[in-house]
Amino acid sequence: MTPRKILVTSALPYANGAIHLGHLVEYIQTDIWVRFQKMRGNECWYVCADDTHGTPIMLRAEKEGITPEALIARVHQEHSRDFAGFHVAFDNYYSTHSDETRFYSEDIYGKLKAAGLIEVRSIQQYYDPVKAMFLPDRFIKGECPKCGAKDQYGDACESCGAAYAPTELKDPYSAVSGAVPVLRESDHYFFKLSDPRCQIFLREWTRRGSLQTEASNKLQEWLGAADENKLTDWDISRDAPYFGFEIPGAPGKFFYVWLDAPIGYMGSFRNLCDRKGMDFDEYWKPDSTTELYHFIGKDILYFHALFWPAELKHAGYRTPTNVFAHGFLTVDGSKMSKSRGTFITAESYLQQGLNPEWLRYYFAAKLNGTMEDLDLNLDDFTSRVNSDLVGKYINIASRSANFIAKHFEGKLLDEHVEDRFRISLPELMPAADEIAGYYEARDFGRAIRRIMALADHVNQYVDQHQPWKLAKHGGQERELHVVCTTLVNAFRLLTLYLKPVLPKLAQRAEEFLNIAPLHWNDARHVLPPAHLINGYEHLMQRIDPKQIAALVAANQESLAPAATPAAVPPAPTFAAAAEPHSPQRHAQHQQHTEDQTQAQVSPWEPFISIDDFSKVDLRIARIADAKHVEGADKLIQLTLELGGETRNVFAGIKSAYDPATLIGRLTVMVANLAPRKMKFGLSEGMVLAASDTDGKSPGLFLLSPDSGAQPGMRVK
RNA sequence: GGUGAUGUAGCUCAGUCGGUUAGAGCAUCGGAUUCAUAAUCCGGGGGUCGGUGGUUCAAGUCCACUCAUCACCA
Repeated sequence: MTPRKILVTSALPYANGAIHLGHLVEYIQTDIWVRFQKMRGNECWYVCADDTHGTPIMLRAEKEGITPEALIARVHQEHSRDFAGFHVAFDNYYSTHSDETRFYSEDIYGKLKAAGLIEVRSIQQYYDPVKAMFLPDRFIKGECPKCGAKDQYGDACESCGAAYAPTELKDPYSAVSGAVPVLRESDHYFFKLSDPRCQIFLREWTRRGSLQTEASNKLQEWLGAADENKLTDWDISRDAPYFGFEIPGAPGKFFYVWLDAPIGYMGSFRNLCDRKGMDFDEYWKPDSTTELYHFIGKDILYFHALFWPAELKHAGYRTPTNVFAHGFLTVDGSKMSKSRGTFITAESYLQQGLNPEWLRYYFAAKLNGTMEDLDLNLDDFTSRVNSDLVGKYINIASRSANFIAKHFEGKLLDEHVEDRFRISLPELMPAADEIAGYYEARDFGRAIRRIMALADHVNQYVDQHQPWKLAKHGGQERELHVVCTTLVNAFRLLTLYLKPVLPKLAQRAEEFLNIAPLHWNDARHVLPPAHLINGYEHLMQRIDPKQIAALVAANQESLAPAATPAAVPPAPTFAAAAEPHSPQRHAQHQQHTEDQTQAQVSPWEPFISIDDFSKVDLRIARIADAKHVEGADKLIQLTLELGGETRNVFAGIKSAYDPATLIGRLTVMVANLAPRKMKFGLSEGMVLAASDTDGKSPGLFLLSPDSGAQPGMRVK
């Protein structure tokens, strides 16, 4: 079989933030697939780059007092470090801010223009008169036109979920300068996706049958029925000031970051070709017989499966063979959360001393090639790694190596053992093709399950043959040698099957086994007679649950700001607005987090134990008397009867209740709140009432028990 | 709101074309074992397959409705 020629990409991380565990799902998934292809003997190239352009980078650099170039150089170094730390082995990790990417951006733009697929239109847009720049939607804030929530972004309300145009916001202000934005006209350049040529092409391209079915469904939704034209033209230009590539023949106009981001795949590959003397065109010409795959998050499917193939097609390049979309990462069933400490950066994971291959294994065990979200369950993570990797797989080496060393001076049996091996462990060698099929289909979870079932068989074999007994009684040396040789061969095969997932562990295992780097075809044979292995050193530590706790603690954003009195008026602070959501979604934003908005902590109080809760003595109380308090704006004085005992309580409920209506009704009070001396007298407790702490919906609502409750009863 | 998905054991997940008594790993319980960094082996318990209704000789699987969760709506 002639080797396939394959070019693979992962989405470009935005050069504006740290790599976190959500990003790593994609890079680890891609890396496993690429390593598998290379082990198979295919020519496979894996390229990626930092996505470096756009307003957020420009503003962030400005805020830090450095040039955008300096910012992206620093982030490039950080990202490279993080990827290397997780053994993500790019053949080239480049930057979109490069001559190559500029060349192909201009080239594609020029060809689309020549094909009549670029149109200039004047559009109205908010302009910041202080900062002298047009504002992306996400840099305009104001009051939601639907629900009236304050400080919402220009495209959607986080409070009620409404989507709208920035011009619909009430009392808009610039998140950059705070100024009131004004509407201005400007010429923008559009890629005519609505052109029939794009329609026809995309309908055909999205129905080739190779796309994931969920992705294909989604795309049909976007394309609409055959007789409707749902695709609209795409605005690919932005006005100066902008950090990016200026559009040829259009001074002051720049390519929108999303135009040059996927072109960065080509730029990075071009850079690789020039360094290695490879033929770029072989991979990118329209009739190329090579394969091209993009691994992406499901949120950017639109860009990669519609805009991108349409651009390539009409600029005279090949289109992707396939686009592989994956889901998002959740941690313990929820979106990653800074307040819960589950927004975990790659850097902190490594700094806490956790083994990157633990995570690679866990992700592999749960990836299945669909767009479903993947949950990192921290308890499951610990037990899965410990029992599968250490207990089942590593243990096989550990429980056989000592015998080989002690009894046979590190030498395997001096005979051909393949036939015997196939009889003893009949599934181990033939499983290679099946497992390869799962890897190829990106169904890594299935591959892992199969491999672990094989490891179970090997452990059963050990128990059946009990080498420790053979070692004890003299005269059974040969049988011991056979058993241990079988085990070492089994360990070698399991290592081979796991190698795409665990490259560093496999490398150490290869050193232990004293063999050349394993390729997939090596599964067709066993080790030669009398092969000499090295002494065994433990290959992987177990996860200590304390390490997980420390990792979460290290990523837990301090809750201290929550203690700041709410009395500070929530006036717009523009420092806070300097880092809003990025205005476009590329890999940098493939993961929505629950609480990524600045300084916003979880709306819930931290967990307490049942013991903590039982300290609160809640009782049913009858309001025996209620009267206005002379000189108090908010208070009502209540006399509460608790079955035998009465309490005097001042409650801040005057705005909602007339004292006369309260007399006689039952409510719930905190009976063991320390008495507090107030201006009007001693308050000996507190009644419970519901209200919207955000003040969005008015009202105050006293609690009442169901009928039958008696004063003095405990509430718990 | 529209669209696409998801929901199976305490946890994480398989379950192919509708077909035997719904499976695995982890956890748990009982037993065995001691070579292995407490790892391993054998066995047990544990399920209203989110809910309701339908089609069928037969439904986790197909259909309708419904609830919950997630994503997308450029």
